Amino acid sequence: MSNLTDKFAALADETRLSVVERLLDEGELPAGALVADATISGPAISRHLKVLRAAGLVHQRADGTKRFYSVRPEGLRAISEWTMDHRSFWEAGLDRLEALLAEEEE
Amino acid sequence: MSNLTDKFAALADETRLSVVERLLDEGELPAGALVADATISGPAISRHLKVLRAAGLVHQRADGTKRFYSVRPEGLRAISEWTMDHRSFWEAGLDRLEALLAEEEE
DNA sequence: ACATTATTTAACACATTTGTTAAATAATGT
DNA sequence: ACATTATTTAACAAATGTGTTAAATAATGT
Repeated sequence: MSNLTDKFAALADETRLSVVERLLDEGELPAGALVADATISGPAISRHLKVLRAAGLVHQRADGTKRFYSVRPEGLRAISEWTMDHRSFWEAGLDRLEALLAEEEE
Repeated sequence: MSNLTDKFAALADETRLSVVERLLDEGELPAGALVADATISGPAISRHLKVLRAAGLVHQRADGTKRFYSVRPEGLRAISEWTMDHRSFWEAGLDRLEALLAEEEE
């Protein structure tokens, strides 16, 4: 499904990271909606979406002439899993992570 | 401390990701040890280390003529926190993450 | 069939990244 | 002071990435 460095590379661009975050916040959106709010051209956004898709971070769904994009959970999970593999290193104790978990379990 | 896209960019290169993973596995290492196992030149590795440092992912410590590198927990944590901020999206239930936690709590 | 709307692909310019080798810097030992 | 060891900086070529505008493709409505 494309490798981890491809995913990091995809998120290494401010425009692409913004697109992903917007799709996470607002859910599925057509390319046009992303172009509308961007400062760069349609073709530029289109190519950024292609990079995100190649990295396995977003999914494309066609409906009429529109192309709806959404974040692929597996894509984000791959990154999360990498950090989790090394969690014992960056997390001194389990307290912090457990606190995060507890927060959302309410 | 440099932003998130810089960290993603730093990890978007296979050589740099390998360096980080090696430092995670083996702990602090001098630049020379990383050069020894690399297929590319010393200067190339040196510049990769500079990128990782600028991204806040590794720390450099001087001892004599040697420069020891190690992973900065805060650097990895920044990435982990980004995925955690969107955890509810990529993680259908909490089962999977809890399983991961349980694994290491033994 | 033709026009419209939505999006992508092509062609190109410019900037950034990544590798190389040679030279510079820095600390240590003789 | 000088040589040695460890690493970085400089200069440059080749590859990659990002933006632009113009043209191509695709689905839908008239």
